[in-house]
Formats: sequence, C-alpha cells, structure tokens
Amino acid sequence: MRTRSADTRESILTATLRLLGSRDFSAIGTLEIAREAGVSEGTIFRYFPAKADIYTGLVREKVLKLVLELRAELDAIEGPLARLEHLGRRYVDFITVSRDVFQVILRELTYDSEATSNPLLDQMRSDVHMLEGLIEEGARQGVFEPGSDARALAMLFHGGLHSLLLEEKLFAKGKFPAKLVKKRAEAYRRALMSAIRPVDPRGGR
Amino acid sequence: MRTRSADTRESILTATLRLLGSRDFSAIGTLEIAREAGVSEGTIFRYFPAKADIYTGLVREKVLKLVLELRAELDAIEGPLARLEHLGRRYVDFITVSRDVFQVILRELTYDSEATSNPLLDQMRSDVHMLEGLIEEGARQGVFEPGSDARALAMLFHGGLHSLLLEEKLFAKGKFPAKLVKKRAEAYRRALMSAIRPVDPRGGR
Amino acid sequence: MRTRSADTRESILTATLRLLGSRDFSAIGTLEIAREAGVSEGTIFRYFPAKADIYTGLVREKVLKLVLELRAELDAIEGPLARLEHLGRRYVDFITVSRDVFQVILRELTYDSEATSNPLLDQMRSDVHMLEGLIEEGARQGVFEPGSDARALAMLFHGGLHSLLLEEKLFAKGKFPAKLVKKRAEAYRRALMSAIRPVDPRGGR
Amino acid sequence: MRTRSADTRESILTATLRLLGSRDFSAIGTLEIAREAGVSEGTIFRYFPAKADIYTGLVREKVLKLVLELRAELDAIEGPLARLEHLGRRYVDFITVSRDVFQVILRELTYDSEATSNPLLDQMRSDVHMLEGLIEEGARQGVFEPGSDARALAMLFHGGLHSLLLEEKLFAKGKFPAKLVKKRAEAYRRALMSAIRPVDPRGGR
DNA sequence: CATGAATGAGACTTCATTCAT
DNA sequence: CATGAATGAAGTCTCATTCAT
Repeated sequence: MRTRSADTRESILTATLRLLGSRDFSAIGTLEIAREAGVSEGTIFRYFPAKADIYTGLVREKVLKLVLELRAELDAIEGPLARLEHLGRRYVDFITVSRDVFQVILRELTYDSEATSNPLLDQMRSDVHMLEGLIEEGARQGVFEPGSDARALAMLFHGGLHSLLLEEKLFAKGKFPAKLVKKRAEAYRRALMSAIRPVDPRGGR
Repeated sequence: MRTRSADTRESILTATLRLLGSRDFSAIGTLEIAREAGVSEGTIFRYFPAKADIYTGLVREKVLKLVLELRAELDAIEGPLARLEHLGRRYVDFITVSRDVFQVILRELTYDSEATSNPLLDQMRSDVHMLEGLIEEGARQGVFEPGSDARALAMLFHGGLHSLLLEEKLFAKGKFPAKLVKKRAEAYRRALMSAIRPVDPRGGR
Repeated sequence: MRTRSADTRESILTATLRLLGSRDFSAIGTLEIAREAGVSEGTIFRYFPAKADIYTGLVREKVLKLVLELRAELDAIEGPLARLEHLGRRYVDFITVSRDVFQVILRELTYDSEATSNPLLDQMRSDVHMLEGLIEEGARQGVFEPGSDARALAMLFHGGLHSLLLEEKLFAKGKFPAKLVKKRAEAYRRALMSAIRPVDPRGGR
Repeated sequence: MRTRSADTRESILTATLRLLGSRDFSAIGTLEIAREAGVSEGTIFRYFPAKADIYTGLVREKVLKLVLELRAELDAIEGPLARLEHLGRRYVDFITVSRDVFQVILRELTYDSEATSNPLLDQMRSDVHMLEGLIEEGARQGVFEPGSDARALAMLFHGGLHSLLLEEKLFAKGKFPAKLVKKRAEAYRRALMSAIRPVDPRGGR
C-alpha cells in the first residue's frame, strides 16, 4: 500500500511532465492528467490536495532533485576544467533523458517571479556562483585565460543548453537522435570553452 | 460617432503583453486583460473575435514585427563584424524597450510546436542561417578565426540573450537599470566574440 | 421628416419579417436586423424603444392588419359559398405576397400563450366563429349538406393553409411559382369544399 | 461510483420539451433547462457537448422516434380505410400524450430549412407519399370515390392535426380533457373522410 | 481506496442598449 | 438625426473539486 500509492503519485507526476512539453500547466486539465496517468480524475485529488500541488510537487521532486544531483556530482569533481567538462557531458543527458524536466525549468524562467523565495531560482543562483568561482579559479590557476567576465561566461553555459534545445526545435522534425545530441552538445561545449580560452594543454598557440 | 480607435486595439495588445510577463497566456483571463487595458470585457471582443486572436495578433503585430525590423537593419549593414556588433547592440534595446515581447518569444520556444508552419520559427530559422553565413563569411575573409562550428555559434548568440535575461532575474530585484543592461550586454558580446576569436585588428595577440 | 421616419421604421419591420422566415425572433440579433434594413444598430433604437417592440409592432402593424383586412373583405361579401370561395382565393395571396407574415402567424400559434389577452388569438377566434356561422348558415340554406361539424370544418380551412405551406416545403426546392400555388390552392379548396359537400348547383349528384 | 444515469439525460430532454411548449429553443437558457430538469447547469454539458445538441437529441430521440413508430404501425395494417382510421385514432394520442413532441414538429415546420438533408422532413415526405398511395389505392379499390387530388388530401390529414391543436388553443383554457380530444378528433376524421367520400358501406346514398 | 457523476464558480462570448461624436 | 464604439448583464461552456457508490 505504501508502494502502490507511491507508484500512482509518480505516474501522475510524470504524466503531467509529459503534458507540460506542449502546453503551460494552466492549459492542462485535471481530466487530461488523469487520462495520461491512467487513473481517474478523483484519484488525483487523493494524492494532491489541489491541482496546483501537482506542479509544486513536480518542481520539488523532479526539477529540484535533478538540479541538486547535478550539483552534488560537480562538487565531487576536482579541478575547474574537469568540472566544466562534466557539466557539458551532463547537458546531453538533460536533453536525452530529462528533457521534460529541463523544459519545465526553461519555461519557469520566462515568468517574472514574484514569490519572495523560489527554491529553483535560489539553486540556480548558487550554481551560477559556483560556476563563476570555478572559472575564476581556473583563470588564477592559469588553466583559463584571465580577463573574461566570469559571470557572463557562467550564464552562457546555461544559455548553451537553451540554444541546443532551440536548434533541435528549429532544425529537426521531432527530436534529435541521441547521437546527434551528443555531437551538437560537443560543438557548443567547444565554442564555449573557446570563449574561456583554456590554455592549450598540448602546448602550441 | 466614436471612432474605432486603433488605440483601443493597441492598448489591449500591450496590456496583454504586460500580463504575459508574469504568467502564460492561458492563465490570463479576458476580464483581467480588459481591466489592465482600461476597457470593458465586451470591448475586447469587438477587436478580437476570440481570446486566442489576441495572442495571434500579438505575435503577428509585435513579435514578428520586431524580429523583421531587426533583420532589415542587419541586412543594411556591410561586413560580418559590423553586423554582429549591431546585433549585440540591438539586444540591449530588446531588454530595455521590448523585453515583454522578447519574453513572449522565449516562452513560445519552450513549447513543442505542432503547428505545421509557425511564422516565428520560420523567421528564426532564417535568422540563424543568416548568422551562420555571416560567421562563415567572416572566417573566409580572415576576420574571424576559422574552424568553429558556425551553427553552434549562431545559436549561442541567441542563447546569450536568454542568459542576459536570466542573469537579471537571478541577481536583480526588479529590473536592471538601462546602464547596467548595456554593460552586461557588452560583457556577453565580448565573451561570444571571443568564442569566434576575431583576429585582433590592432595586431598582436 | 415624417416620411423619412416612416420609411425607416417600415424597412426595419420588413427586414425583421424577412429574417423571421428562417429563425425565431429570439435568434435574430439587432445588428442583423440593422444590416438587413440597411441602417445602423443605433437607429433601430430611435424607432423602437426595445428589441421586443419590433416584434410587437410587427404583429400589430403587419399581422393583425392583414387579418383584419381579410375579415373586412369577407364581411362585404354576400352568401356563404361566395365567402368561402373568396377566402380560398385570398389564401393564394397569403402565400405569394404575404408569406412572411403568414409564417409569423403560424409560428406564433405553436407557442402556448400565457398572455391574458392576445389580439391575434382574439381575432382568430372571431374568424373561426364567423366561418362556423357561415357553414351553418349554408347548411340551413341548403347550399351545404347539413350534419357536419361546423367548427371542425372551419378549423380545417385554416389547417389547409398550413398544409399548403408544408407541401411547398416538402416538395419544392425554394418556393412554388405563383402559378403552381394557385393550382394547389384550388386542389385544397375543392377537397375542403367536398368535405362540406355543397349541393351541386348544376343539378345531379 | 455514481452511475451515469440514462435518467439524467432523459430528464434534460423532457425538461427541454416542456419548456419548448412556451418558447423557441433559442429563447430558452441552459440554466433554465437545468432548473427544470432538476440538475445543475454543469451537468447539462456532461450529457450534451453543446446546447444545440440538446435540440438535436430531442429531434432524433423523441420526434423522429415517434414518427417512425407511427409509420411502422401503419405499415402493419391492411387496407386503406383501416389505415386511415388508425392514423386518425393515433392523432388523439399525439395530442394527449405526445403533444410537446408534436408542438416541436409543428414549429420546426415554420422555419425555412436550409439544411440539405433534414431527417424529419425526409420522413414526412415519405409519409405523405405513403398516404397518397393509400388514397389512390382506395380509389382504385372503389373504397373511396375517385377523382380527388390525393396529395392535397394527404396533406390535409396533417393539417387536421394542426387544426385540432389550434382549436384547443383558441377555445380551451389550458388543455382539452382526453375525452374531448377524442370527440374532436373524431369530428375532424369524419370531415376529412367525407372529403375522400368513402362509399358508404351500408349501401345507400 | 478508486471511480466518475455531479457541482458551481468562473471562464469565454454574445448582444441589447447607451451615448459621444 | 444617424452612427457605431463601448458597455455589462446574461448566456454558453469549462473545469477543479466533492462525494456517493
């Protein structure tokens, strides 16, 4: 009964996530979510007191979880360059396995937040600070060329992910195959790295 | 007779644009739009046959117009470097004077489009092609360093705008003052240019 | 100014009459009436205090007028047979020149009237009485065969008009040409007369 | 779960039928129908996608059903005279138990139909053909006097029903008691039969 | 505990009526 | 006077939520 409940709840969340790909949450009905989740409309309200709580739950249990996991991974890695590279690799996963979640994040960012405290924004702020620090550290260590605006670069890393999704949207019918995502993500990573101008480790330049 | 004022129509559109800053179109009511526009609810439907047409009108008359104007400006400029620089400068305006419109564009991009033909996407595709061509041309002319992935760079220019808005959202209470927008946009522009590695005109490097 | 007003008023009434051919009054909008009459919506309310008054005016000035005229004609004719024959002939006009008005009468009769006094119904009642008297008189005079139910016959004369319109509706695309209306009306008249069994004046039987 | 009751649907239809006695469908609001049916307004739209579908359902499930039943009964009866007499008897039921339905039919006939195919009209056409054939057959068999216009007579049978309802409307406060309906219907039947002049079976004349 | 029928508040939309021009 | 833009009350319809089964 513990398990059964957890599964139902999960299926409601993922069904909602799926539907959020094509429309805003306010344009999705509870009946629609129920059908997509394979449960009855009434059941939804046994798991969530109100429709809005589905979204809240989604952000808390899917979106934030993803972001926090990524952060934990990065924190476990040594060295600015390696970290940045891990970040780049992870972005590929975002698009292939967690694109729905990521799409929600992107959309959420297009709203003026009036909430005094938004955990997602708080986390992103912290991530940007981390990235900034990482770039500055890299510059101090001589791994990156100094003189760049660390915040702008940090923000652009995020922008790169947005760009990758947009490219797919503009130039693919449907979705990029995993292989192509990898290739394109690599191109973006290289371009951004080039903006940071990591000193070529193999000498030269 | 009272003249059917283009002003009324305009005020409905801009009111909607304003409201779109904080929520999706589907979460905004027609009564809300009416109040924000300072007209009665009935008046809305004298100018737009259905609620959805307000959005359509917005995209056609505000969003597309802006994008087309920018494109025309760029087409009038000679030389890849000058063009890219104009683009960068224009982005500042987007955020200071047309931020609402731009926010609509960004959000629109977070939905899976099922429409067979979306004029906004068509235009963006064309713009990306233009940017790509421009970067490749620059590389051929020796103004930019060759070897980069032109499409990734072109896409990143768009991502930069997204990043700038996000930075404001994360680190400003309210909005960046115009002065700061200019400064930050300049930082992004330099970072992106640096990714393109324009050959330093003042020799050396 | 007397004339101009009267024309406008008239055109509003006839426009409404025309539209009433296809829909109930409640399903017709004032804008529609205005367009059909070739005036502005505002003008309608200079001639009629409220929409409902158009219908009232129609009944008073067109429908009742027609019915009263017919009655006056009949009253001027001597002899039951001649009267019935005039009635039959007049029915042809109803369908060719006053069909809109007649359609309004027919429809009006499909509503349960709750009004304490309905001038149209009052008039019809009086007409039926007149017809009844006429049939009874004919029977007394030996012009008609006695023994029939005068009221049923009187009512059937009205039903015949209804039937003629229905026949047209069922079997004509559009409307019967005047010639055909005449022919069919004659068939109905003969059938009804045959129910009354007028004693053949030319001897025999 | 509460079962989706056919009763609810039925009560909506009959409530509408009741209201249609006094006004056109376009003049009846969905809230009114809901109250008359003893359900909430929302419930109406669980059973009918749009208001117009209530009317459509009414015609399909009540009106047409009635007409088709009558037709089936008549088809099962042998001999033109017996058929006509059954028709006459059935008309009494129409007015006593299905008067609402019949009123809808009558009103429907007062509109110019623009629909290419109207199942009610199609059925009526077919019924008139049947009646015509029946009268002609009777004439050939010598049961009826020949020489009459079969179509006019067939149409008049329908007109008789209209007349009966009109008589009630003109001369009764409220409705005729069943007994009286029977008596009056008999009078109409006799009058119409007399128009057909069935040869008196008991010889004579 | 799941279901889906029922609900009513509120969304979108229409339309008779008013009134500045 | 005529016009048609504006209005808001009322209509149709949707949908989150409740609750009997």
